[in-house]
Amino acid sequence: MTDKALQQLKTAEIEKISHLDYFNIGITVDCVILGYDDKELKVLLIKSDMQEFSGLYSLLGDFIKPDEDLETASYRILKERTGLDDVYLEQVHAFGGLNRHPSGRVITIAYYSLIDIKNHKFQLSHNELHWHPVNEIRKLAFDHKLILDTCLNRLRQQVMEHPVIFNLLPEKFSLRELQELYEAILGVELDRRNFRKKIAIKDWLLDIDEMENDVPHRPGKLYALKKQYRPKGARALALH
Amino acid sequence: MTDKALQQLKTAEIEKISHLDYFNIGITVDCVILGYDDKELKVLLIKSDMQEFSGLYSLLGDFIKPDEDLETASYRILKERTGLDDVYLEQVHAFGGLNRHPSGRVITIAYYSLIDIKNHKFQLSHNELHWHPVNEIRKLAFDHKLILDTCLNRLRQQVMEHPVIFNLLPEKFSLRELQELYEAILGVELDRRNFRKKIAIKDWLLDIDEMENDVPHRPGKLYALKKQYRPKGARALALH
DNA sequence: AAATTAATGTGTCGTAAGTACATATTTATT
DNA sequence: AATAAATATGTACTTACGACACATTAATTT
Repeated sequence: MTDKALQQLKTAEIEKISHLDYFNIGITVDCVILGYDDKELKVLLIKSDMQEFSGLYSLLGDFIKPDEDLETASYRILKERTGLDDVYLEQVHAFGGLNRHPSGRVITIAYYSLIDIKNHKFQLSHNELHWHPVNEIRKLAFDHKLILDTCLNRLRQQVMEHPVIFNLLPEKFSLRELQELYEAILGVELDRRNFRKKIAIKDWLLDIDEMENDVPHRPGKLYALKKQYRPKGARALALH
Repeated sequence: MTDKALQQLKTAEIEKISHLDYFNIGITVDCVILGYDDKELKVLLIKSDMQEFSGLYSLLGDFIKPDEDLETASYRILKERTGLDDVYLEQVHAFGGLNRHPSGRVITIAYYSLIDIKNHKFQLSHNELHWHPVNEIRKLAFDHKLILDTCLNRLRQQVMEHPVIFNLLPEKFSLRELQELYEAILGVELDRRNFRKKIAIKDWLLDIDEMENDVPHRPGKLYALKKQYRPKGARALALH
C-alpha cells in the first residue's frame, strides 16, 4: 500500500466521522396505504423483521434514495408493494423523535394513500403483507401507531372538504356504498336523507343511469365521480 | 501501521461509501417566522450567504443536529434568531426536491411560527435579519418562496378554525386590531358587524374592561384571549 | 300469483349560522 | 360649540344543518 493510498484511507476515516456528525441521519418514507373492503377501512401492513418488534406489524417504508425526491420514493414503495401506479398520495407529517428507530437516528416522512383494493390485482409475492382493519390495530412497530393515527386524522379532515374518498371505491358505486364508506372513516352513523342532501350540494357525482345488479335486494342507482374531480395523470399526487 | 489498523481504514472507506449511498442527504429545518406590525404580516428573513443566491433573502434554517428532534431544532433556530422561547410553532411540510439546494441533496422540514414583534426585544446581533412584508416578496433563495406560500396557506386555514392568530398580537388588543389582522392574513376586507358576531360566537375573548389609550380617536374596548386558549408551557407546540 | 321482506328514494320544519346593510354614540380635534 | 372620525350595535334575508316518516321497488317466500 502506497503512502498516497494510506493517506486516502485516513482521509476517508476523517470524512466519515465528520460526515457522521451531520449526515448520519437516515431518511425514510412511510406509507399508510388504505383500502376499503367488507365495510371496513383497512391498512396494508408487513410483519416487522426487527428483533425488537418481533410479532408486531409495521407500515411500509423504505430509505429515500439519493436521486429520488420524496414523492418519487413514496410512489416507488406503493408500486413495489401493491403494483399500483394510479393512486392518491398525500404527505402528512415528518416524524423525527430521537429514539423512534432502534438502530439509529431515522427521520421519516409519512404519506397516506387511498386505493381500491378490489379493482386491482396485487403482487402479493410479499406474503408477509396483510390488510388490517384500522379499528382493530392496537400496537405497531416503531412509532407507526402514532403515524397511522395522524394519517387517519388527516384523512378525516380531507374527507369532509375534498373528494378524496372516491379513490377507495370502484368507478361505479351506489350512494349506500358511499355512505357506508363515510361512516367507516368517520366512525359515526349518518342519516341517509341528510347525507344524500349534502352529497348532492357538493355536485361531485354523475348519474350514470345504471343500477346495481349484484345485491340481494332492491338495487340502487350507480354514480361515478365527475371527471373534473378525478386525480389527474398516472401519479395522482395531491399538491398543496 | 498494523494489518488491523489497515483493515480498519479499509472498512472505513467502504462504510463511508455505503454510508454515502443512503446517508449523504442533509436534513434541515426552515422556519417561517411571522410577525404583525404596521397592519402588515411580515416574515423574518436573512440575506443569503450563498453565491448562487446573492442579493436574495432566505428563510431561517439550520441543519438538524444528531441529538435533537425536529421540534427542538426549529425551536433552537427561533431562540437563536429572535431570543424568544414562548412561541407558537407548527410543522407544515417536508420539501425534498432533488435540486433545491445547490451544494447537495438537502431535505428540509418547514415550520411556521407566530410571534408578537413589538412585545419582545430582539437579539438583533444578526443584522442581516430583516422583517419583510409578505405581500411584497416575489423571490427568495432556494425554494423558499414555495415554502413561504405553503406556510401562509396553512396559516390561513388554521386562522379560520383555531385561535392561533392571537400569538401575533399583544396580550391586550381591540377588536379593530384583531379585525385588521384577519384582513391582513386573509387578504380580504371584512364587515365589522359580521366579524364581531363571528368572534363573539367563538367565545375566545375576555372583556378586560379597559380601553385603548394611545389612539387619536374614540378608543375601543380592549380584550384578551381567554386563558384556556393560550398556548401552554414555555414551548408552545401545536401537536396533531 | 300473492304476500312479505328489506332495501331505495324523497320532503318538511325548526334551528343555527352567514351575509348584506344603516344609524346612533363617543371622543378628539378644530 | 361644531365637526370629524371612529366605535358600537340590530334586523331581515338567505343558506346550511339536523331531526324525522312514508311511499316505492325488487327480490324472496309462501
